[in-house]
Amino acid sequence: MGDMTEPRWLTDEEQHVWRAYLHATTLLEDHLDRQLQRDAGMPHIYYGLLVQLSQAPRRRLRMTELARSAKITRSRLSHAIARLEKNGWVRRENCPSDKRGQFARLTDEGMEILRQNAPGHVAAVRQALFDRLSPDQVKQLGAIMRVMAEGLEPSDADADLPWLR
Amino acid sequence: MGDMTEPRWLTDEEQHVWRAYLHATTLLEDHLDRQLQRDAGMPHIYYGLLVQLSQAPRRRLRMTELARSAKITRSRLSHAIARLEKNGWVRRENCPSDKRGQFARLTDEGMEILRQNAPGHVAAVRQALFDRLSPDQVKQLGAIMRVMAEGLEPSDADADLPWLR
DNA sequence: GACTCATTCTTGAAAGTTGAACTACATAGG
DNA sequence: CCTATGTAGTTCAACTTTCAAGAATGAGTC
Repeated sequence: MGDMTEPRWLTDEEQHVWRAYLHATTLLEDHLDRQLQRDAGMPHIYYGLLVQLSQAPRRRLRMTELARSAKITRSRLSHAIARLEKNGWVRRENCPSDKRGQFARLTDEGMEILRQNAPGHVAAVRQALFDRLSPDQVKQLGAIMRVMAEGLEPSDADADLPWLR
Repeated sequence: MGDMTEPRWLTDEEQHVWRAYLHATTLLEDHLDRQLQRDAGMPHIYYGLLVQLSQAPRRRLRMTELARSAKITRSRLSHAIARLEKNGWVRRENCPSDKRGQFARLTDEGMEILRQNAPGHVAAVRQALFDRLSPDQVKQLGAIMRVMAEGLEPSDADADLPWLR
């Protein structure tokens, strides 16, 4: 079972790429967080929740569904929605078909906040990313990110591999 | 001054790439956080601090320097070092040449933790990233990340553009 | 139906993060 | 010197995230 062999360290090139990755991704995340905190009064992840809701049918989603698509825990979502509800941007609604369930619904006020901030946010993403990459690089980035996600996606296969959890 | 024109929205392809980016990067960050929290008892960023210290001369760095190279605020670093100090992995030392200054120094215990966890961490990074990408893709990723960082780097030029802050 | 087990969502406390205020020391100009 | 201003690091309060329960409902089995 145990692997006694020397671990395969990263090559020089891999180390450089890894550092560049960490550097760039944290800078971008910080940049977007600050931009949205300043302009919209919420962090990037909260903004993402509103976006998801805005694109859902009837502007609402079940809590679990929203958590899954935003890749956060249900607990974290509960707190986040509570905060957004205080802001008046989201409202909770009971699910008639499952009494345990709750919908989070985007309010008109929430929609308005989104309208006001979408241009600035898109501009920030453009300026940081798409306006700086060549068309080829955009394609490459897409391909690379898809490969990464495949390897990390919580797949159904994991259900058969409980020891990996 | 104000730009009254319609904002340039993202194309379909750009949207897909952006989503893939957010998806993949959050999955990877979560994955590494969990791996290190489980194996080493600290989040990824804290581990990164120990790594930086381990590579510095005399295994120590000034607080500001460490904060800068880890891309976090000095405030956050103060808290983080306080926690790592409690664990016995880092020790604070006064700076003789500047009485305001503090060094954070990696202790032997901290170095040992690093030794124990480096193989597992490298394996996780490999498995998630480098073992899944072609050599070309690794190069492409490096180039893309460097371009991103350039655009976000807090450059000296910003000092002349206070209105951008 | 009653029992068991899974699922949905919430809660509360601990831990972590942020931004601003604050202390202490350093540096430059008169 | 002395004053003004800048820098290093910490601290506080507000906020966010995590982790471990916990309450309520659903679903399968006998």
